[in-house]
Amino acid sequence: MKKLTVSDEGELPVRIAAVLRDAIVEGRLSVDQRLPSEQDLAEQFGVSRPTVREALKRLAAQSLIRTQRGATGGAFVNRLSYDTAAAQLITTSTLLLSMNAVDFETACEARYALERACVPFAAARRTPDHLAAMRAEIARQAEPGLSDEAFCASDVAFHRALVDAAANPVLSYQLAGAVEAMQPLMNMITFTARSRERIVALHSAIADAIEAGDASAADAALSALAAYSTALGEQVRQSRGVRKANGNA
Amino acid sequence: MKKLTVSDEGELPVRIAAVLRDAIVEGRLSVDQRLPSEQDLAEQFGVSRPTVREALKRLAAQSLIRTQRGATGGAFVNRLSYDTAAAQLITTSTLLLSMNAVDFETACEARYALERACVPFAAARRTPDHLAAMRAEIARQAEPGLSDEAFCASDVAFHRALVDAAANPVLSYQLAGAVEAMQPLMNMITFTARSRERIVALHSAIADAIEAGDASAADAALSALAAYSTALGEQVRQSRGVRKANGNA
DNA sequence: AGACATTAATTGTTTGACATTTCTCCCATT
DNA sequence: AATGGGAGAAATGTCAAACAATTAATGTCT
Repeated sequence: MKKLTVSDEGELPVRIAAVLRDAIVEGRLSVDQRLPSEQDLAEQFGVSRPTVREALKRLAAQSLIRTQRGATGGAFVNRLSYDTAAAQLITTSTLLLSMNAVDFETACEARYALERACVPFAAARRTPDHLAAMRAEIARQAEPGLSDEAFCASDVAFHRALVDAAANPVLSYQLAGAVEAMQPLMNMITFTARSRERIVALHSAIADAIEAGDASAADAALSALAAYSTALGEQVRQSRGVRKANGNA
Repeated sequence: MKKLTVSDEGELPVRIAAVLRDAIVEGRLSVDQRLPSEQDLAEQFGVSRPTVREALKRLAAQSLIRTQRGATGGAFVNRLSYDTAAAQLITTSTLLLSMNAVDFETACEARYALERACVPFAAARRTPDHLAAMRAEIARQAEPGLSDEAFCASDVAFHRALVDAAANPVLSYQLAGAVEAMQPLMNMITFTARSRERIVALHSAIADAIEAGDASAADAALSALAAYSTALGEQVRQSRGVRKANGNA
């Protein structure tokens, strides 16, 4: 029984988790490979089973491993899928924006800058499926009785379809965080200043340009949408400022 | 003592962690607020203390909370900083790329597309500090005896400086993942095909254009660097393919 | 008033036990 | 002989109780 040694800083489970994570990242533990049982790990690291369990739970929280009960159960190295990685990215980004008081302008600038980076590829590679997805969301956004929540969700879906049209999974993964995390901020804008016709028109212009393979036209339309969003944000900010100035502060 | 109820799917610590995470995300628990003690949480949820501990460790693994020992200790809601969020994003992105056999071309395309999105802002807003950082890395890359590892690390630092020059923390956060996660892939290229003079020259061209505030020139230089990287990747891929064809299959 | 020991509160860690799940293998029945 | 079911084994999930380590507040002595 080899006794694994860990650095002597910090808490035990953190250090053990770091050892195992490094083993995974550096490829010494490959996908779907089974880790030793909790009992074995406890003996190898010279700690108790709950301590090992905490380390494993840390890894499980990051989707690096999964556990199965039963005779052939245990902890297995997870293949990190784009979906789970994107989901984690979205929650992290959302929290980051909400807890750091990021102003709307900064977030909006970042989002549209990243999205514009996808446009040339989308114009070149879009498939009928992507176009259909974009058109469907545009049609939905034009429905009269649509709730604000549904409109914003459809807005997100439209932009994700645009990003997916670039047919680059790494771009889609990165952009998912930027687009989804901004939904709360965008909701705030859309709920306050109604502006659906204009947005739908710009969305249509983008879809048309993408369908025509005209990257520069799509870029222009997206830039116009960015400018419009920024202006709306500014408008809301000013009205808020006025309200606050008139308020009890 | 109110008894909190959780949904009846999945394992206990996962559900408890979800309840607490929602409370944090939805703002019912604010930054630096102290959570009830493990004992209290155990009673409120009607489970044992180790079960609560596992739930807390899941949250700690995501940097949502931190724990302190001692009399006034406990679990506190963390303010998610850009740095910790970026660190998480980097590890996730690195794993995602390494475990999903993303080809170099796709990753390279995504990286340079995102980076180009930052260039106009960098050209407009760069400060002397940003320029000095970029120049320092270029000088380092031109040192004769520099190891491959150090050269690649400096390459990453240069590109991060370029991104930071855009002066948008959200962009910097997003790009950190894309740039850092690609370092292993880029290392593979640089270690194989030596090409430092060319890279240094392109870096200098980028820095010059950024200093001059010339966004289109910087964009052109960055595009040239992207094309050169892609070509190198293709070259390495072909030599690998030949070697594999000549090898033992 | 200040330095120092005490104490209380809280998390960190261990030990031991039992519950639950799931596969494997053997045996009995058809 | 083939198939079905049940016992057993192995692993994780959960609980209980205790002790160790750490930290801040408190009280006491000089």
